[in-house]
Amino acid sequence: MDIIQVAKRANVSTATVSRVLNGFPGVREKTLQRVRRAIAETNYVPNPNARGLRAGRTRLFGLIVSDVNNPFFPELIDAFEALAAAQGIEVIFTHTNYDPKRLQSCIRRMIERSVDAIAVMTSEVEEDALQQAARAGIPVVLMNQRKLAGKYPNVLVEYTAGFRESLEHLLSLGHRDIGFIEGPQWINSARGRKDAFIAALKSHGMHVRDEWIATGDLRVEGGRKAMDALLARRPRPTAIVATNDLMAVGALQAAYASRVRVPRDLSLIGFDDLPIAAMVHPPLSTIRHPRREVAARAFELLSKTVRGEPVAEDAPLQPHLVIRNSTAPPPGVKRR
Amino acid sequence: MDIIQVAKRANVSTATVSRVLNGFPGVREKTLQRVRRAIAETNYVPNPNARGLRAGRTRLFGLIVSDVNNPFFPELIDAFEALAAAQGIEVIFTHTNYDPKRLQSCIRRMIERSVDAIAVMTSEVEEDALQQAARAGIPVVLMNQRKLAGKYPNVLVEYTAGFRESLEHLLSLGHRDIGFIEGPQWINSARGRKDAFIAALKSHGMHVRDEWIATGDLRVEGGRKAMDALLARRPRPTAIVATNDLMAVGALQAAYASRVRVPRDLSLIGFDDLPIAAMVHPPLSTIRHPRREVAARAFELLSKTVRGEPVAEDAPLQPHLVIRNSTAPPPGVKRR
DNA sequence: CTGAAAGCGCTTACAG
DNA sequence: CTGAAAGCGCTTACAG
Repeated sequence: MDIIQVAKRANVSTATVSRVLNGFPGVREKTLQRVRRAIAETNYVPNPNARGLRAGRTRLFGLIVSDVNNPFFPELIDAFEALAAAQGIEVIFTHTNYDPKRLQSCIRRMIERSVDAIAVMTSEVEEDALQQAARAGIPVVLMNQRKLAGKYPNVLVEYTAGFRESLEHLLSLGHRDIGFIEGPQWINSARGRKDAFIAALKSHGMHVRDEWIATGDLRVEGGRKAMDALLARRPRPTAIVATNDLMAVGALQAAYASRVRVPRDLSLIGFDDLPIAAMVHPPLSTIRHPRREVAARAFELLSKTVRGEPVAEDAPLQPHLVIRNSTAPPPGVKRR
Repeated sequence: MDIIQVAKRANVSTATVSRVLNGFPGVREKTLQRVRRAIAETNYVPNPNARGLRAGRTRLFGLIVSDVNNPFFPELIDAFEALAAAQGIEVIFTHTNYDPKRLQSCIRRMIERSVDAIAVMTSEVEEDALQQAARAGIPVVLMNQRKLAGKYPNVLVEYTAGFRESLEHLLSLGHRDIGFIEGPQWINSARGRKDAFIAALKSHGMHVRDEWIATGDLRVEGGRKAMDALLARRPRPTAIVATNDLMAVGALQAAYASRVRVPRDLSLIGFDDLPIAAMVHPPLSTIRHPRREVAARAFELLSKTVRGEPVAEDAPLQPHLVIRNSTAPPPGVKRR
């Protein structure tokens, strides 16, 4: 009965207090003042349950990621959460642990909580799961799901730009023999990244040597094994680009274990720019994934949709190369 | 009006449906069946806002941490969230970014959402902020806040055990000259860890050489600088224990830059067992902070309190040493 | 063991 | 520009 107290104190009806609370136009300045004062004096805070029940909006957004423990996501979560907080929106978040089936139950939980909107920032998405949300009339935004681009709003990241920059950096250092550590090709993002790398290579008229491509599981361990495989090849590449930083870190360890010095004997470039990329030795040159921008766009899009504003399709985001110390001219080539 | 549909379908009143929903005893088996079937057939999901509004309970818990970007927290968040999900409880979480003032507004936001309980898992806590929650009648649990131990329930971690294990490990390798990289002493957890280290040293009849203690900011950069300082000392310690893994990682980089080989020339032990500890080279021996257990205890305690069950004070959790490859006998001592 | 009904605290047509 | 009142979808004494 709290809005009633405020109304009494301000000598208005609860309707008027509600109008002030929600910033509706058409309240006389004097009344406005009075109500505001009453709100302040009583330290009044609207009950979100009552609001949600009545208005159908909860000011609650859902955020679904693949894995909190993957250092890729904290920044994304952080950025999304900060934006929401600034608008008085709370975020509940869950993760699928890379299991597309869990997406289904994550979304169900969010629907049960009647969130206003859901950001599905996982690397893999099953369309079935999204349909629940669609049926419940809850707007959804995805990250980099090209095959669903027509059906659901999507924040796209264009990998090609990043790989092109890496490649040009390596070429300018004098590298010609470039290997690649790919991720499992049934994973969308891994396939997309490999395609982008190969496209970059082709655009420089270079061809891809199959024996200079190794596959890893996208984790440190996989990078280590892939690097071991690559180091066993003869001839060897003089530079290696990895699909993600976690595997680049593993590759670094494998190189160290084989007494191959990075960058003196071998150059190495990662992808993502995880915090760890700057912490290993040597600090890793890597392609920065614009995940804060992804979060910002996702939030913007959802919050516009919820308010009924029109949303325009944005141009894809461009990742860029961050040069640190894991790249150098190939052995035998003088630094110019 | 949805519970009404279910009630109609089952030929009972909404009160009975509600009883079934909430698992209240005293519903005839036959009625129970009918209601359950009606719920299943209609795919009925109770509206959490209506529930919360009426019952005062929201099945929403708050979780406050210092910093999502600090790799210490994701596992804690993950564990807390999983436990909550298993009980149909949702979690909203925020972080203070180490600013005790932000704790105030974090807690306010949670109160506005009328969460049922709040876990304040930050390294620093200001009592003022907690009082809001107390006034609102919302149970709170803290992590390792010894000075507030009497007033608020607290999940304690006993640092001493971990440091004693490190020390004994180093002694058994033959080290006698042991340095320490401390954190800023105005930070509770940093002071607690240093005290614990010194206590462990004393319990072995060893004394503390002031010139073998350096201070860092708890981040990688701080560890790097502290290590540089320590490496300049003559005589030098043969082993160094760092207050946390992030600084240990920095120390490792500084050692590398000075061509001091770890562990051959110098042994190094961290604290926390962050994922990164296993990723650097050499993989870091470190004291594992039982953060999943902390989350589990915090959740247990809150959920019991909310249900009105009595809570017993648990014995402090014990961290343990994880031996990897950053420790070896001091130079000149043969491995036995 | 079950039902009728009040009421949780808001928002929102509707009326003036 | 403002108010009276219905109603969002539940839960919970109270009564039987």
